[in-house]
Amino acid sequence: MENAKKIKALSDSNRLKIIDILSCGERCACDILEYFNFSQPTLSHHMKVLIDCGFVDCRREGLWSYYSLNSSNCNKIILFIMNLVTDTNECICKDKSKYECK
Amino acid sequence: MENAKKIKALSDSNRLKIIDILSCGERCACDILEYFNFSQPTLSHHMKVLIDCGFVDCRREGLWSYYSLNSSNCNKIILFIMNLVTDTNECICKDKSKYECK
DNA sequence: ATAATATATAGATAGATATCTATATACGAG
DNA sequence: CTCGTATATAGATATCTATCTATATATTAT
Repeated sequence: MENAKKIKALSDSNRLKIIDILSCGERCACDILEYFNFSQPTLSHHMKVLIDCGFVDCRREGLWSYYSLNSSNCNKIILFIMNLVTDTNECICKDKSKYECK
Repeated sequence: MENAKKIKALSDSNRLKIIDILSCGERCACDILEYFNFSQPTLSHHMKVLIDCGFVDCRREGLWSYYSLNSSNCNKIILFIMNLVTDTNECICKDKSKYECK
């Protein structure tokens, strides 16, 4: 998935809060829901967004869905942004075929 | 401004490309525009979003607007995300008044 | 002053998304 | 098997946003 789309998953304050909660360890949906005022389907939607981006893993156990952070994938997007704001050889302006760097 | 809103500014692939370009140094609007297929007002819109979030600074010189990365503010949002995905004492679940951490 | 040029603003529109209610699915208990 | 419960999906809607065209603003050159 495109990095911009992954970052979009982080651009919602409720999802940031979910990540904050999961940073301390695995939680089931009903636990997470207690922190919020929105409905259960809305939480389900947000979890799906985070899972699709790879930031969160899900483990089903009976009736319960347990969610946990995928730290490796979280680190990857951080690394992507760090690289982006840094003057590196991978920068688009270093590609002379696209542009003559002034 | 809310961190989620700042991250939203980074959730557009065109704006990521602009940041990539600026990571190598200051550029004027017409230079940046050459990398894209969209119109000049659209670039102006994207620059405004990046400036409002503090990621980009603008310097006017005659007819030209020169844009540059504000590395400090870029680093701050990276630090915010790093902190978010890390199990720290600032985590919401450590606040016993809001929730009993199980 | 007038014309040309770089950038910004205004207003419109199509597509995306966060939320809701209603319903479906899947599992455990009795 | 049936009921209750946890979660997911479907469909609707209001809001947001990326883009466009048209126009305004601001500066330089003649």
